[in-house]
Amino acid sequence: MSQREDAKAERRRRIVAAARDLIRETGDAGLSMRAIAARAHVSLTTPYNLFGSKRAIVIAVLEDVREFHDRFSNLRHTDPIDRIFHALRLSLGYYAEDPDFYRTLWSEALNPGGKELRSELITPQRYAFWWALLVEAQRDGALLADLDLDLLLRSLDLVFGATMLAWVLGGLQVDELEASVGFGYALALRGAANPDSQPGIEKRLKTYQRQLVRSRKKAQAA
Amino acid sequence: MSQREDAKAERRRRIVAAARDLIRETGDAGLSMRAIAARAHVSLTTPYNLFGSKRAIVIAVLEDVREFHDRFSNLRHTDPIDRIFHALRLSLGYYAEDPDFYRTLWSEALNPGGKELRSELITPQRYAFWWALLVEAQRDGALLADLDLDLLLRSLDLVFGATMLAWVLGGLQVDELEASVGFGYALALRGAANPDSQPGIEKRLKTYQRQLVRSRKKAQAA
DNA sequence: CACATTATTCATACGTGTTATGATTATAGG
DNA sequence: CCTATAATCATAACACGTATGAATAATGTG
Repeated sequence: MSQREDAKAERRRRIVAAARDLIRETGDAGLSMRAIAARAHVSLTTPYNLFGSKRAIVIAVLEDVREFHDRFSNLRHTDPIDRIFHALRLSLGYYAEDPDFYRTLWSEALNPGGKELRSELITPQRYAFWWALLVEAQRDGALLADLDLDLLLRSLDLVFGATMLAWVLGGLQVDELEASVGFGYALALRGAANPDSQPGIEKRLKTYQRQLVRSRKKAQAA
Repeated sequence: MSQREDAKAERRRRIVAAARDLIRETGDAGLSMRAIAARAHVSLTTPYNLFGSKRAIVIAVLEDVREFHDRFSNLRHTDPIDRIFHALRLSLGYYAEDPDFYRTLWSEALNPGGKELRSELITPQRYAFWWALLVEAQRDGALLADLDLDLLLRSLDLVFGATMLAWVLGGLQVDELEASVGFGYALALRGAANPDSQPGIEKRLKTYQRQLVRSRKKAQAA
């Protein structure tokens, strides 16, 4: 790699790190392009040259932390359906540990303000991981045979993204996140499942429902 | 109503109309608070007094046009499930006729930039309409008896909102909107349905799947 | 090594949503 | 009719994301 590309990669790294740290320290309040640029010791224009927009930077941060805890990919579970919900639980566990950080991240990532017109919220690796799970489930006969798994996966992603959006817009608490996404996943997966596999998913559905109803009652009391 | 409140309501009306017309004529490019205020013949500060934020104005516009075509609420169908998909079709038909208008609307409405932290994307009337449909479906035995309809409705709304977001972010074409939301609805409803009602929903699922696969192939060819 | 090219950074400016500040107007109550 | 008051007004300011052209650094070639 040339010296130029090297320096560029270094700047990129510094910018992502600066954004990550700023979110960690000050929340979304202190996350301005000027602050990011100053912290990364680059000019205000440089992040635009290297990333294109603020949203792209935030998405890079999101990918950065994701890579970190995508290790659960090699978890071994007998049932692929079980693995889906297990992965969900692990993933959202990080959110519960550091809600301010992730809420800011998603808030900026879902910001439709710009003109770029690309989501890029799902990487090829993540796609491959989930797709493999669905393929396995379908081969096991758990899912409808003639269902397009690409569309099913897209639907699950929609549920996930929508829940993040609801969280960001204030319609959801952190402790409701897992149950909310889980309920949506269970609904969709039961809808995609063959009769034999439905009871197990239905059980999860009811579990998440209990959690959500409980936290809703608690919210009404307050 | 006092004369003062009357004048206030008038200004409110003018502001919403100004925003609506500006979106219609210039898209999101010309939709600035200064332009809205000028067009409504009010000061820049007045919209903030009456609505609080730009997003609130846009949501008011969204409600305004919704009221206009909420007449399908009194459509009579035998099957409540059928009515759900029929309402969906009618609703998204308007979007297909005027995509730029609605895309701008949703783009601004989903903008999480502000600090307000309230979604307000669903009004009591809309909620009541959909809830009545679901109650009827459950009483007919179509849906699982012990399923919380509030949560199901919330899930359907998440699918809808997420699809709008995907549209806004550029991951979806206008002509894919109905099939995309429909696929998600069918998945969730089949997941919420009793065995007897599942075949009918499954048929819809496959229909939407065919549409989506077709338009995806067409997109790949280009 | 020196030079011309080109990629990258820089300082600056623009338009945005939003808020603050007094002045000004129109309404409500006596 | 007159005063108190609530609303709007014009204006300026703030911080933000982004666009632009000038300045600067690294690169490949003679």
